Amino acid sequence: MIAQQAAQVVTRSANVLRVLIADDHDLLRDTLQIFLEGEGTFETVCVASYSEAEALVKAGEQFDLVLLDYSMPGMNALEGFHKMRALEGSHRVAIISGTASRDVAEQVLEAGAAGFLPKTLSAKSLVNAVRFMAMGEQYAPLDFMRQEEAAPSHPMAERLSPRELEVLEGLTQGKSNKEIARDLDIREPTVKLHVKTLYRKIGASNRTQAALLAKEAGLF
Amino acid sequence: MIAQQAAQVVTRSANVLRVLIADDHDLLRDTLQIFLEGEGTFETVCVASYSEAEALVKAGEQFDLVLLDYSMPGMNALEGFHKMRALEGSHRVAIISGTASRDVAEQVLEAGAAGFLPKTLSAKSLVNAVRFMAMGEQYAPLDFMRQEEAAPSHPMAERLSPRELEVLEGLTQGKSNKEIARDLDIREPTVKLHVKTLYRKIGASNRTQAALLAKEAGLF
DNA sequence: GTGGCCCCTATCCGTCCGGGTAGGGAAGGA
DNA sequence: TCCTTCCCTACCCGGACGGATAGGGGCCAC
Repeated sequence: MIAQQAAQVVTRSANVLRVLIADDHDLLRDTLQIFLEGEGTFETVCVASYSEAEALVKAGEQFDLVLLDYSMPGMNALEGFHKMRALEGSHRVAIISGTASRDVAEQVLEAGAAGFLPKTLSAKSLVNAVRFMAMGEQYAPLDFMRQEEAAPSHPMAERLSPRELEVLEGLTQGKSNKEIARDLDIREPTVKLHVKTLYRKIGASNRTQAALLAKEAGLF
Repeated sequence: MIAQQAAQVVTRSANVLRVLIADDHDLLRDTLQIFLEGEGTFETVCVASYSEAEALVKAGEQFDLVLLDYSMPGMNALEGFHKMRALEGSHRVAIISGTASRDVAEQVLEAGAAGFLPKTLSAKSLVNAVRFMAMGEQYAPLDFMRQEEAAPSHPMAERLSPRELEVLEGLTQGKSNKEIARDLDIREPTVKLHVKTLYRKIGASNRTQAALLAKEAGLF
């Protein structure tokens, strides 16, 4: 199968897949490099920060796949992803992360990423995914994408009505009742009511505690 | 060299070092297992959550070293670490983390951990560190421990006076000015002053924003 | 000593917040 | 149909908060 494909692309200068790995975790770089190069069809280049990755691409290096860590120096969450996508020479960009949520995964996939890789993947799955993406496909682990959909985020969120959740989101942004009312296009007394009732539901006694509890629960 | 050591400890029931690896990142477990078992002197047991690790230890399994991920299901930051330390059979516990700060590292080392491993380590260093710790030594990467000492935690914290920091800590716990005043044994007007000035310094316009900013900065 | 910084206390004022109570309208299940 | 639930609006009140202003005392550097 692979041999056939290789034969088909024999006109290319090289039939190896070039992968740029940008991650500040030495361990992950080492592992990926060892496994990928062990396959024989990969050539890997490793850097430890976003700026180094950007410099390589700007210098005209060609890669079949660019792997960016969600949390490494210079990355700023998805800012680095979008900057990299905007560069000339970089075609396919994937995000790898040890902490990011399904939400982030969906964002990057919608933005046209080559894929999203949580670090909970096994080495084998990871190598397969990289090959898959380098071949031009879009990848994300199905179980990861499903996981938080079935169990809707947090038990706390289940007890809140949709409106209360919207209000709680405002609280987690440090907004006043008046601001929240304006954003949701409702009157301030209504906001105050939602605020009050959600305090009872989540066990907070003021807006700061509510915001912290929501953040701790991973909401917003 | 290794053969000599093996000969010297021939009186032990087994001359291999048993390591329990608890991490929800399959990749890390795979890698560590492969590298360690490749050494020939290690026997590794892998689980993906704190509860599984605890169950094994409670079941009487003996390990020369228990590696706990700082952020995995059931771990709750350092809560799992302390629980594991309190168990009977577990002698040496080390923390491994991809995100934790030097502060956390110091905490666990002071609490008597076998070591602290950031995931920025290379595979080689990691294996060496594990062997070092399994032999009874205490390990932490010196460059990691030094790094944030030069840049003390966060630029935000530097701009705040000691008292303001204490007040800010109260804010991050959702306390009222009155409560903070009682805790610090000062009058409430004083608290209000500190609150006001620290708003200006960190760019907050109310206590909730201040608390969130402090949390985002990794303070407290 | 003088000036500067930090910490403490204090008062005033306008606003916001937290809690209670009351009621109307829309949607969905018994 | 009634009943429940959710969402909306409104009023009250006491207390907390945010902002400004005005001091005094300790400490250190110049």
